[in-house]
Amino acid sequence: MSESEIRLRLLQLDPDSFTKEKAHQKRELPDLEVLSEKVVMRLAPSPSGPLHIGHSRMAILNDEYVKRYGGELILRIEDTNPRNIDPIAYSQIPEDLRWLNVNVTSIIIQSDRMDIYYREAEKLLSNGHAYICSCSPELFRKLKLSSQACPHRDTSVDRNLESFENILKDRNFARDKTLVIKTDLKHPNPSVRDWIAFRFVDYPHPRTGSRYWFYPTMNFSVAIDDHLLGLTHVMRGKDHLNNTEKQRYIYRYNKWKEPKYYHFGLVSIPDTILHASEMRDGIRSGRFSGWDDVRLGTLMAMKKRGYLPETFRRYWVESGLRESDAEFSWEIFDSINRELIDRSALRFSFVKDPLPITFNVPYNVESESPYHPEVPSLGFRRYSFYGRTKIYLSKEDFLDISLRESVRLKDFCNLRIEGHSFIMEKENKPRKGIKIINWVPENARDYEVQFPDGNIVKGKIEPLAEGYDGVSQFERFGYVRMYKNASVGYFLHK
RNA sequence: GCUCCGAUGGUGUAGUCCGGCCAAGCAUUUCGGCCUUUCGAGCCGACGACCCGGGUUCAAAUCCCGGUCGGAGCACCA
Repeated sequence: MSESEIRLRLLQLDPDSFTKEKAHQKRELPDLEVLSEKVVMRLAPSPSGPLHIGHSRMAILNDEYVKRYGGELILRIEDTNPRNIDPIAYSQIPEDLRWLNVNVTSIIIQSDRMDIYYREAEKLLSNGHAYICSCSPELFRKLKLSSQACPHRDTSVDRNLESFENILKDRNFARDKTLVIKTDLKHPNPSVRDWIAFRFVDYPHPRTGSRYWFYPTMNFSVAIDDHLLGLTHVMRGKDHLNNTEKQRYIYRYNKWKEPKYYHFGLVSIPDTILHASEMRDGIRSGRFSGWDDVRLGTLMAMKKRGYLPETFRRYWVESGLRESDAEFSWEIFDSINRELIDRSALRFSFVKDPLPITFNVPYNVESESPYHPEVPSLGFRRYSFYGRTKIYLSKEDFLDISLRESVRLKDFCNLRIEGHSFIMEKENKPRKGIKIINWVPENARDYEVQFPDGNIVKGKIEPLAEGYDGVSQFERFGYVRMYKNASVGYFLHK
């Protein structure tokens, strides 16, 4: 029995057995090593701006696991560097996560927790695991690179505690001070040797103003919070590999139980603007219209273009947790989105760079195109013609038809070219093999499509598209997110 | 340079831990064909990969050694 025979046979037995879910044989993430009943995981973005595609990965991966095992997903906003904060992030990040259907169970903001960090720092000082240093950055780095102790490394516990107290009391005293975690001066990786846990920052914080001036570095606050919040699993990019090693010292000194760490490979996202600083500068200078400018890689922009949150989820789940680096594939991402969006995308005719043509329609003809070829219940776009008729074709099609004997205006009629004029053919059926092109009627309205690369395509769209709000498929053009009563739409993908 | 990761078709991945069922699966892209009044969807088919060299073994994508290539980190950023 051949395969097709088998298939046929099965189909007779169980018609549902093949209907299916084409591909998505559910690619699943591997199981975690579950240390306890419930998991506690976290998302730890820095509030330098709204979330972008890159962030969506860690958000979704963590979310997937919390959904699988049950537990908590903490959003921890890491704002311990006042110089690198855009206040919009405090409200936009939770908003972006909601849109992604990431189920955050609690929100923590590190700038609320300064006293906790100070308390933990004091503990480490008391135990001799840290010291206050006043070396210049240059000197400190130099000593470190040559595995030498800085002169402050052996300061007594009491003196360290006293300095620390003064640092917190006296802004000026703090100015040249850092708090350093003792590790191993012989550690093969210089960055892991005695690392800086607090530094002086003389810059107003959007939330706490000038109340603090001695801020923990990421490695310190992360280690403290990961423990205090009870994290069971930490999942992040492998650019944090070294940080994990540094943070482990804090765990070790406090005899805390470590979470399970996972580091996935880096994904480079081509043709996309993702750096907060570049986006912010561009917005400020007027080059971009805002954080949701479709040229940017923010979730806000992608939402505006018509991407679905489900697309992100499927894409990242499919990518998995591999440690090897990879390149983000817009091709695959778009194909997932296309599949999800197609059913609900109404079809419209749009002609780019429109050129008018006129011809005579000798008897009444009504063109009739489905709003969606697979959902006939949505009805048809109908236009009637009789007599002298003017329509628009795209410049591209217009040039192309001069090479042909005749063309088919989609769902309307066949046109024959004779000399410089167009004649509607008597026989109004699509001939096999005939080139089918799009057109819009004379009263089509002007419409622009903005592409993510910044290009703007001008054209005309059929009148029945008026008022549509959602993703449309412009026939033979691509998917476009239209907004009600707007004369500009955003190109989604082919 | 030092430290740490990684390496499966154009792209994204499965398989690698516990060697044989892998002459390597899936998706996407590309190219054919069918269907269709869209260059969309659907269906059928084709092209296309285990980084290199040694070793262990009856047997290696899978284990070991060496090399090559790629990435990350080496900040008082996160």
